[in-house]
Amino acid sequence: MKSQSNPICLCPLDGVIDTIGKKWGLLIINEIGNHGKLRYNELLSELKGISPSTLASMLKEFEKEKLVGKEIFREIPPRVEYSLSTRGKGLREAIVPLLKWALKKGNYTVHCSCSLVKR
Amino acid sequence: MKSQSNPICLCPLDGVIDTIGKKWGLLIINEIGNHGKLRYNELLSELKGISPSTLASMLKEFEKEKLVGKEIFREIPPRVEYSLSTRGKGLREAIVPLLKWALKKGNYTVHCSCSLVKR
DNA sequence: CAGCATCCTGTGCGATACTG
DNA sequence: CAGTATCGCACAGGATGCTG
Repeated sequence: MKSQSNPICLCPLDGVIDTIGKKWGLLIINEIGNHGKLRYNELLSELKGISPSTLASMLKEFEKEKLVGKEIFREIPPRVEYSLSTRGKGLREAIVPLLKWALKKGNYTVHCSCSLVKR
Repeated sequence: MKSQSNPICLCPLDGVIDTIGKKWGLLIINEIGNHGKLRYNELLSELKGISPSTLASMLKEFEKEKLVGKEIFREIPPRVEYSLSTRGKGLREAIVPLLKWALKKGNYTVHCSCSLVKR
């Protein structure tokens, strides 16, 4: 059979690439996913190197895309918690195969120093 | 325990994002994969909108990353065929879950006008 | 604390023309 | 045909300072 060249259409990824293709896209999604809930400044320090403006604009975009949810506590000082929507969690799961692929250089499998991919 | 927030490490994607995150990255990989082999100008017309310089630089990068192979026929006029390496094919397969995810907006599944994702 | 406003730089990428 | 060379622009994203 022709498992070789099975046609795949990428148009579903249309707007998605613009979102997750960005430098910090997946990093943010994954960081929130790893923690369940995260506050703005926690993200800022966890993702070493990102600037506040960049983080803010990414979060806003993710909210619009319904990838992350935002819970605002009207306190002093103010508290805001970000978490993944169901859709966001789905995205995070969907990239696992990509990670597994990335770990396979040549015919051997590299091991990451971090805790790593599940399974 | 909780399948909910299983820690995932993204560092395997380190250099990968720079490659596949670009506007035409996955499109090129997938187009070659769909056809098996493709020539430069075929790619150029198939991927409507890409400029020659962009395509050339992407292909060069993919060769360096060992994602695509290049076969040169010393003829007149010259002929060059690009094809996916094993690693390139692996990448193409690895994004299928991402596509399936992208097709699910809310709780219903959208249908793409193109032939679409396999099974 | 959680962000926006502003400025500035790098560069991805398109358009076009030219070469082997 | 298969690219390269050159130009130019739009935009991601870093740095910093300010506000509710």
